[in-house]
Amino acid sequence: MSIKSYAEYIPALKAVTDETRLKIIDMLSCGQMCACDILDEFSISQSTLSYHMKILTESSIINAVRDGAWMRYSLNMEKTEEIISFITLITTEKDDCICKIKS
Amino acid sequence: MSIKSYAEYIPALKAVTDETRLKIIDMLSCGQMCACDILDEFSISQSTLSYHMKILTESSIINAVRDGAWMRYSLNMEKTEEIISFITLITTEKDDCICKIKS
DNA sequence: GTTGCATATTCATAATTGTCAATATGCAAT
DNA sequence: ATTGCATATTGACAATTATGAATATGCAAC
Repeated sequence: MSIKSYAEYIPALKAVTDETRLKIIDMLSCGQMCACDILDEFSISQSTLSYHMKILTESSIINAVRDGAWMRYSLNMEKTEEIISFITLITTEKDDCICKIKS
Repeated sequence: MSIKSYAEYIPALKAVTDETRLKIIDMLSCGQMCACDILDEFSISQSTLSYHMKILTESSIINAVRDGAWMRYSLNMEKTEEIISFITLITTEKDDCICKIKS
């Protein structure tokens, strides 16, 4: 398998380059949480948290479902596994490796 | 095992949020290359490549050794494995998970 | 020591990112 | 329909990032 496109992984990779978002991902690794409970763990403003949740949901790393007034956030394991597979792939020697293809 | 610090992984994670750098990592997955050979694969300026190589080496994702006038770049597998382990860890349920610890 | 090539650094600039205050929207209970 | 709480959006701003041109440095051959 070769890489079709590096670009498609950029949003998800960018999503994990912020300390707050990494902690949020870690917090969601055991199950779902609502925004207000996540906010309790940080000393950031509500709008800042909302911004981070948007980055995480738009990159499909976390799922968001509305439950009345609350939002319930959970990890999208398929996506996180996809990121891990991608990093594993590009850092591993491959039969059809990009470095073996004459350009 | 719990996370000591999310921050220490940020530089390496930021290093993989650029299409050019992802391709460079992929190119190095089969072995070492010098900057000029890497540059041949892109249509970017030499200074821009040098900037990207600096991001990659300073985050320890790639190793750089001088060989006469050339620089020989290679993947630091320990570091890439560390990144993969970290992402795996934060996205996996743990006994001492951050979400189970009352703050 | 000068020339030529490989790579790094500096500088300026445009684009992107993270943050908060203020405001808006969505929903449920009354 | 109003009030209250949960969350999202907007606007402004500071900080960071990616880029190339120009310049500097390192190294080897002559």
